[in-house]
Amino acid sequence: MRYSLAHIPTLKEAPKDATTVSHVLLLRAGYIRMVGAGIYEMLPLGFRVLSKIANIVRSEMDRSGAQEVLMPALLPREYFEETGRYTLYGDVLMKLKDRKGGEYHLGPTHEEIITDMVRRDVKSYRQLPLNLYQVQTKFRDEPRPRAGLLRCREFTMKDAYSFDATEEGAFKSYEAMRETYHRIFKRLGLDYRIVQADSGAIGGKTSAEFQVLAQSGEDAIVACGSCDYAANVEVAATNPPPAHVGAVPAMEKVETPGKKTIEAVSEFLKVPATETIKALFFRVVWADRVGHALAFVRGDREAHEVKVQNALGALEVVMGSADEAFGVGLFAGYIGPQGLDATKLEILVDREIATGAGFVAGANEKQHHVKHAVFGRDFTGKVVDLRKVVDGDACPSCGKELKTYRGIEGGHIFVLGTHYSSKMNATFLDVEGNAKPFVMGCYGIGVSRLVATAIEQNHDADGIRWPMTIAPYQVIVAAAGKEDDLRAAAESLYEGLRARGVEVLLDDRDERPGVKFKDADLIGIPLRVVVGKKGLAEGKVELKARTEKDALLVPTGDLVDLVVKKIEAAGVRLLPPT
RNA sequence: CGGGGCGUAGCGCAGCCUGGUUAGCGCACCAGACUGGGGGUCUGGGAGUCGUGGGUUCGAAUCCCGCCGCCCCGACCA
Repeated sequence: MRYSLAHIPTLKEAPKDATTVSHVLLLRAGYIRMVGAGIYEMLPLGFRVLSKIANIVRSEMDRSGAQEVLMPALLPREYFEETGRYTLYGDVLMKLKDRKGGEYHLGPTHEEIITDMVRRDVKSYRQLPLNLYQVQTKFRDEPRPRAGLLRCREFTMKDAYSFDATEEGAFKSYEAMRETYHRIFKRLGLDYRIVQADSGAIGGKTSAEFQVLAQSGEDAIVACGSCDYAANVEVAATNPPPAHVGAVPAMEKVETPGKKTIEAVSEFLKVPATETIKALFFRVVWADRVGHALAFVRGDREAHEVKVQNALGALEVVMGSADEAFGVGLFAGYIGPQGLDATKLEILVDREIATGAGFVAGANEKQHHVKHAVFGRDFTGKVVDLRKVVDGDACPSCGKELKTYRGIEGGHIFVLGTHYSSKMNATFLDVEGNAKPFVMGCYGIGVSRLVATAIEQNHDADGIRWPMTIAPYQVIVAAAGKEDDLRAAAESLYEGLRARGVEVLLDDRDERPGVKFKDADLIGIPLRVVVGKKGLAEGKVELKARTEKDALLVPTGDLVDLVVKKIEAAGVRLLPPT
């Protein structure tokens, strides 16, 4: 491509609404433009990168034996009604009506549609397993779109769905996808971790997230430096605490006037926070009712709400107010685990408390606490892991230190089981002739999100630094002057590279060299070839990698071969034009 | 949905508090000249429903009310 004919509208200044690195650079370097909140158009460079990522995903999916399909984005209401998700998704669905008043929505994901596709034509276990995928535009009315392509209301997603006859088969399909995702993320040149994750309300039993490490990530994850344990903090565990051995004095009530916080109580009673119990009061929404719960963690710990929610099997948990607590007979600041009525409240006890020695806790009486409260002896409750894992906690798998990171969810794989197939009556006949629901899995990759994610990981003060595999062009060739011989040499290198199948951008604009360098760095082309006066006189041209400080002087005749070698070394196979 | 901020040329901003000729600046854009290895200089030029609707006023970008849009934090989020 000739730069003079290309549409690459770079900006010196970033629009003020952009704050995230990738958002700023995508706008400045002329890859995308905003049309509305969470709605973007892909300019030529943006579309090239998006297509490259999509094609890497496609080639690995195909290699795994999956087949590409294309489902509609415009969906009649009935499909999501079949599984109850029309209401469950609620406002996230982009809803619309046709001229006859028929109700539709734009697809946020396609489990129902694919299940319908399969139930129509797949009747026998002999037709299984099956893995179908698509690369398609999804629509979700996010409560808060943000950070450019990182969280959009319209975005490109690769969604795959596997259908198996048995649970074991489904796990095999899941494992195959995990391997495929590894290959994909490696080819994309991203630094990622595969982490255990919460499956969400409908996820099913097994799931894993492919988290790309980045400061701007919305997700907190923990990973072990010594082994391959990694998890989203929503579900991350730490080594189980050792059980306390030895006698503990009898529980005793003490007066603690006005001491409502852990800090105040531990100072007043001269007891470290590690020997106190913190009470957390929640309002809980289950599928069939609403109620309250108390969660108890050690005074110096934080509980993670998702863990509380999962332990309760709830749809939603919200911290309750002091007034609300009083309504169920609790005194905020003096709440403890003993003497509670388990019929009115769900009681969760973190395992660290269940195995610990005696603790200071609220007495469930104004202005009083108790000392030496022991689980099993003085109080009871459902023992679960509630605590939020923090930097330095022990790895549950090897015991070494865990570290916390920010991550961007680039992919998520699930074993769904028969959740959708049984609701939608999607069955096949097994060897014995019995109708059985398909055992499903689903696998997503946020293709457009990965465009931004790659930039979050690959940039410097001057602009983007694309990995070779997804760069919009592999090389940019520029003459550092407008003399005829410089231009002619640049032209001939351009043609020589194109003949080998290299994707080249020829900066043939009548601009000063500085402008060309600035733009080349900003848009992030991995290799830059500059034809300069001095060099050309010696029969040499400059070759510089975007990630390196210095340029290499190369004999003009060797340039094409060297560039081809560098591109192929980066894992790209070049196909000369036919 | 709660909190905060913003809306003036393609982009970044000033002007608004204290209303008053033709609404300004930088970048970008067009023409010309000089220049030519890290966004160069000069001259001339084009480009604006001041988000939108209403109100106050002799007069509104500026004051008042409503609405819309956008960003950030939180809530939310397969």
